[in-house]
Amino acid sequence: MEETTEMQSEENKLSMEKNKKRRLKTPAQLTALESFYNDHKYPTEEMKSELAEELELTEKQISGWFCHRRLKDKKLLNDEVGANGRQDRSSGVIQDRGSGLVQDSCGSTKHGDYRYLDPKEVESHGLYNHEFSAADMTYAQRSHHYSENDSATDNTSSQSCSSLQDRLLPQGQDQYDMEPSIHLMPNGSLPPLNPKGANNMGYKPSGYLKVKGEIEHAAITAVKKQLGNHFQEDGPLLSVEFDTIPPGAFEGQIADLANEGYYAANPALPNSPEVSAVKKQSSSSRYDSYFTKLRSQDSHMVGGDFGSLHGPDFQDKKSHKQINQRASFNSFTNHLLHKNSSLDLYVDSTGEASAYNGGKNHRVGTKHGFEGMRSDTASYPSDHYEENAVAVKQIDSLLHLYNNINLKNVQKNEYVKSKPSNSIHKSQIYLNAEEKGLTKRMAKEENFNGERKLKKQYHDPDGIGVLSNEKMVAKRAKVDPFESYDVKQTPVSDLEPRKVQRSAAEMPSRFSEDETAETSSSVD
DNA sequence: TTGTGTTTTATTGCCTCC
DNA sequence: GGAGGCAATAAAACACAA
Repeated sequence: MEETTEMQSEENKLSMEKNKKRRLKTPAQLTALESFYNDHKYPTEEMKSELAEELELTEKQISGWFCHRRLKDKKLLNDEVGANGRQDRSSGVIQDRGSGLVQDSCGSTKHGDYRYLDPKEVESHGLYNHEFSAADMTYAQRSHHYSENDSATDNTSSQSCSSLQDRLLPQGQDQYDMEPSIHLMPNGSLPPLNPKGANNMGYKPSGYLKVKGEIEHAAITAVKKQLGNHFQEDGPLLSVEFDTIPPGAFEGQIADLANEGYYAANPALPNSPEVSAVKKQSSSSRYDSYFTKLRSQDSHMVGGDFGSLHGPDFQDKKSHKQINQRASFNSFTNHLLHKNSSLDLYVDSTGEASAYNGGKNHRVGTKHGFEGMRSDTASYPSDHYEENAVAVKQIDSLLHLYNNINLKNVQKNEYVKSKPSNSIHKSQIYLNAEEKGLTKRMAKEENFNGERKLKKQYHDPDGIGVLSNEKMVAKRAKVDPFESYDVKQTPVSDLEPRKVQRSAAEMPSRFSEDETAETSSSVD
């Protein structure tokens, strides 16, 4: 069976080279590529080779894909920057995006345009030590924007607010670290910009980060003005009314759900119970589970030899962290594979990490769990599928609440107890990348499998742009090409049915879209 | 069903860096 | 000079409205 598939894929490859006609990547291939792209926009030759082998593509195709993917990013970025640049000029307030703070990921910036984020500075300030690569930060930033667009059911005005917050977050910091500075002080003034999180992370923003922080003042002020009386500091966001929740209604569940969400989203969390449980046992590649997952996702991949990445060389290069990540990923995926509802996920997670979880990453966690769940339930009967959707929405709501309640407490502990992991960021990153990366075609194929019609909404990447020196990232990767290989949750499309796809050009910046009419007057 | 627009893939040429 | 990357371009695949 596998032999047959392998032969077919070989034939496929050959015919592909013979036949100049372009062939679409399979969903699994795209998924893998997207996920890989999230981690490595500039994969090394070795990585490409491995990818090519695993995805049954040629290295040329891999290279080409990455190249085009970068171009795509850049194009989308430029579109947005253009749109926002106009808006920014009109508002005269938010200038960070078109003022040079935002750079693309490709050629135009590779010759010294990264003026606002000196890699050396980043490194010297411990970002690398905290396992945030410049690329990670970039994508994390951008990914906020992806997710911002993904929910058409959400109220747009609140998104407008949050998206702006997201965009203005200093690089390398979680939005929840910045929450104190995002929230207005009781007197309506802006709180100090230096959040606890930054202190706890052991570095202070400087250079680009510093600039971003300064910009944030004006930006938030502007937003506040623009929002006017729609903004309720501690209440429902922006004209959205929520039913009040009975006191203590979800007291028990909330914590669990928060944990669950977090661990679902951050399988690599050092404090994760799953990690500690399996910490020592894994010695195989994180790719193992990753591609294994893919294998089940796409019949094209069934015959793939994913074990080829498990060679000694590869293994030798793995860090303990990676092993942990992989192990927890296995746990995560295994967990998912046996659950029909995310409500079952990690409900037994307790302890310090739960605090970390609940406050810091719950949203991401929830969404990530969402994604992961969908990944595994895509082929389930649709009733399960919808059950999951409802369940996850409930979780998300609960986690929202939980976060609001516990944010401050969490922030006191999170970085002290658990060093922020790259994978935490990547969880965010990946989530949105898969939203972005999955095409309608992929959704279609998923629909076929899941007997459910889904439409994908193309998520416009944020114009936040690449602030990192990609070449540096790539070179760093070259030194240890597999060092940052990261197991991802199997990329999947969104659980909720998507709206009609919109092109990047059609995707306006929330900020520009919402405030176009009022901005000038409010600022004036 | 068809036409149109968008997205994705492939190719080529040029540029920069080592 | 070679390798890697970007930009431009073409064309296939796809989505969607009429």
